[in-house]
Amino acid sequence: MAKSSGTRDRLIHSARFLFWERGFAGTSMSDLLAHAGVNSGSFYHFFESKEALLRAVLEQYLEALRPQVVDPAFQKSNQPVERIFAILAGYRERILQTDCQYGCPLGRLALEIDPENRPAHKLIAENFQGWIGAVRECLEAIRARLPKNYDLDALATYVLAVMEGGVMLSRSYSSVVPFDRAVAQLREHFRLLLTPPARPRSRVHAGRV
Amino acid sequence: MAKSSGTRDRLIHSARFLFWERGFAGTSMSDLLAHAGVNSGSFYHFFESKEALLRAVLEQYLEALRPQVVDPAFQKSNQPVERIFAILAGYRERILQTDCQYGCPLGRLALEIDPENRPAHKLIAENFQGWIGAVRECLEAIRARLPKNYDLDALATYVLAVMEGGVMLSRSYSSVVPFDRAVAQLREHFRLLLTPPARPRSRVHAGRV
DNA sequence: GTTTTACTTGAATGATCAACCAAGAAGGAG
DNA sequence: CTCCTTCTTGGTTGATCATTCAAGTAAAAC
Repeated sequence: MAKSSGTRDRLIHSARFLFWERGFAGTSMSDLLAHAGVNSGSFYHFFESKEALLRAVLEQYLEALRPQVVDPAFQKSNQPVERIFAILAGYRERILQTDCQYGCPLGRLALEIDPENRPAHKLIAENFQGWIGAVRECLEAIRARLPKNYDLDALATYVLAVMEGGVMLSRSYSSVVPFDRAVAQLREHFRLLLTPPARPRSRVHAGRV
Repeated sequence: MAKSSGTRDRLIHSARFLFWERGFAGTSMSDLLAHAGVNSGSFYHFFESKEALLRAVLEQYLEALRPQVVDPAFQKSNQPVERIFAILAGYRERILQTDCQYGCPLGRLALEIDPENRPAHKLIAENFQGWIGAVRECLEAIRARLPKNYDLDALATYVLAVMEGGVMLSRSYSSVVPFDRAVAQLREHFRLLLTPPARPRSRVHAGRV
């Protein structure tokens, strides 16, 4: 029903791109309508306001998180730690593809959108939570190599913070170096934190306490 | 000369606050003029445009970095590592003071300002570099406890990325928890990375390699 | 004491903004 | 065929945007 509207989909698709490139306030309705090839009247048939569109876009980001961000990364490796860093490598790709200018669309919106706009921030937080959840899955698979009762959510949140911070710095430095440095340090963190992988059949490196 | 203009100072002071609270595009000239109690004609006597004001504000942020961010934190402790975390504690304060809504003014501008605006991004990067430099100073003081030839700039950049990412997450979660988690993990990172402090006169814990 | 420079005043400008609306096209339901 | 719902068209609205300008004040410079 609401699904098969080509116009509505085109609007969301255009907004997804433009909000990422120029931000929410930086994207004017006329920019958006021109990009989507839609008249303003049609827009207001599907959305009650620009803010309603933002919510729809954030919902769409959430739907796209697994198929477009997590799954491709997970396909690159079966090893949990490598999967985490494959997600980060995906962001590195995007930094390079856009001349270090753009990064995570959520990070941008998280800082731009008025905190009074609770529905939008709730959706942004849900997106972040989805991301954290994916990383957490990887961490659960290596729980045995982590200190006992280690807070997996805290570590996954940390990974997200490092990624977002790295993306931000790379944007103003116009260089992928800060992102790479942040990721390299995160590698180091995992190296220090994890006991060596348990070899099947061997208990040689029993692990520190 | 250019210094003693009360009007100019008031404009920069207001802009510093408003850009932090509402962002650059989100701050209208009329907002700004009303907040500073200045007429538009006076504004354009001192600044050729809103963008020129942004540059002046970014220069002012840079001037304020040491006296307002770094020095107060350094006064809280003489221990290098504690000094780094005192800087982070300062950001935590600000998160709490603003109901988790606002954080680092630079982070916000870094993601908002059009990448084509090179002068602005150059100034933002200089601000970040100043911040990294302050952290680097602390790291130099504990160089002996770090692995040999460790890249201090990379580690300092990492600290900044963790801070910015933590601030961002706390904003959308409306909770200081993500920031605290990020900082706690960073603590863990330092704990794992550093050999125990050299006790004067004692070489007991010689340190791992 | 007159000229000059530095700054202020606030209305006006035209562009652009999000949003609205009356009119109509398209197509399925009855 | 007629009705009704769904969607499109594109011109229009009034608010707000950054910026400009001519006129004026005040104090330093000469």
